[in-house]
Amino acid sequence: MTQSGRREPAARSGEPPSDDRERLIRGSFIFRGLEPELIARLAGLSRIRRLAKGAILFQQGDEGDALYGVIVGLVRISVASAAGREITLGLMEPGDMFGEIALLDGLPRTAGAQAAEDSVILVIDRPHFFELIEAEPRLARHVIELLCERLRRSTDRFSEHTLLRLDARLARKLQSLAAGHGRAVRGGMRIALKLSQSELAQMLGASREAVNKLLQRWSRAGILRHERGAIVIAAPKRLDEIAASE
Amino acid sequence: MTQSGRREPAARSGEPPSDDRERLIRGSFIFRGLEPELIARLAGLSRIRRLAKGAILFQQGDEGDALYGVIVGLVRISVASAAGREITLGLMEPGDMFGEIALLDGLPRTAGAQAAEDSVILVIDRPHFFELIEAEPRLARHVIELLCERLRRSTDRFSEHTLLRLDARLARKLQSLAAGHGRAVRGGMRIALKLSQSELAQMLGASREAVNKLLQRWSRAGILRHERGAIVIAAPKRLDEIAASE
DNA sequence: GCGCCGCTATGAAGCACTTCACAGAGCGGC
DNA sequence: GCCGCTCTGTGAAGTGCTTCATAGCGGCGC
Repeated sequence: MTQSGRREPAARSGEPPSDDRERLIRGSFIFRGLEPELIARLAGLSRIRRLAKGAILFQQGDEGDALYGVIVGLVRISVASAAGREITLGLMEPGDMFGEIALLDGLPRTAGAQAAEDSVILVIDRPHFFELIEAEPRLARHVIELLCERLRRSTDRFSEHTLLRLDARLARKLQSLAAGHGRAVRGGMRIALKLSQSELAQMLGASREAVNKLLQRWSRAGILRHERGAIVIAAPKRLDEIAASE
Repeated sequence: MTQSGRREPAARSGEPPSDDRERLIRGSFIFRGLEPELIARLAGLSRIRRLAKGAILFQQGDEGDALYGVIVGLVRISVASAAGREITLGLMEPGDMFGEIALLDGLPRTAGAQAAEDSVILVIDRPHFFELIEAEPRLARHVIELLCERLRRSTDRFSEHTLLRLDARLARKLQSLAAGHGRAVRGGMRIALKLSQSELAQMLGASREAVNKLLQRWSRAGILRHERGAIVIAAPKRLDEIAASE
């Protein structure tokens, strides 16, 4: 995930970066541990798509005819209401696979996917995937595990969202960001925020203003410190309390 | 589902109703279409549990070591906050299987299960289930489909809950109740409500009072009519409008 | 029939958030 | 360096719901 060559574009011109493909497939949860020759075969069957920031990969309601993986970049998974209100369900980073539900059950996509940065995406088309799943029973087991994990996340998100107030949800989000992307510095845990406040708000299903006011209040209370493009959690204990409150 | 002998207790005394077990297993989504001898074997490996109304089958956080199915009765799946606020995720009826997530991934249960009526429950213990899944690759496919369906429902529920106001959610709930348990009568679609208003509210993640006030308002507006233990949808079109509103 | 209990009905007050409106801050382009 | 972005900060008003309080209704036990 924090690979060396992450910063530069995956391939200078049009040639397919087939080692990238293999590396992604080999490292991705769903295909991990499969025989090398199967991986190579899959890599051969897969396609590459490049998306400029903001480009839409698929939309809610589309037909789900492929499985995707992020090689480079960031993809936002989100649902939207008829009136355009949108909430983001997750951000997919290099190494993550997504789009499995509609792929597996053949029904319309439950969410949309959009490039949050310029991205390089691996595409495995439906027939190829099923071909493989027939050939490799162990894969089914992996798929089941992936789905369980997704289902767990989904249920957790739902109960958090319906049972907790915004302050607790935001506190938890900061904690999980710290766990995933944080670095211990003196005076606390530093989170390099790639996220704007409005993106954060969208992940929490709240308005930008509400998130801003909480962050500001916590700053004044000494729980957080703002740095350029980053937030430092200065008093994790107090954040714990907020996260645990109703 | 509307089986003949549904009203009387599944078995007079202690003898295991093994035909009931086989029927449930054969008819349940997850095991449908499997060879009869496999079904019989599974039925032999399964256990029966009887639960009085209100009895708890498992709680959020418990170890998930079994898969369950409802033979007779009704089981409520719900999540609760630390402060005791509770919201119900689903009601399991005869023929439904549940408890698969924790069974499959071995992590703590994401939700709790409680008998909403006196119930007879089929229990398939973890080792037996995995034994079977090894022996019958087709079963894995069914499990994948079941998980996809659950994941879809879960995502849908989440977006409904975060994007829609209570009136739209209630309207949709009434529509889906009508679709599942409704009967066309003159003057509209009649739903025989086994649910009290507070149970309804719990399914929508709202307060009893708020649900009551909406139902009342819609009654006055001629959209609904209240009958004893039932609700009649008199103006489905207007309910559609509410369901589609933000 | 009386009393009790759970369900329904409804108003009043409060609260957590949203929406709107606006101001400043930082930054990249030319 | 100034213009035009997008992002941040903040107050005021509004709203959709919750919580609390109170009352009536209906059925069931004895």
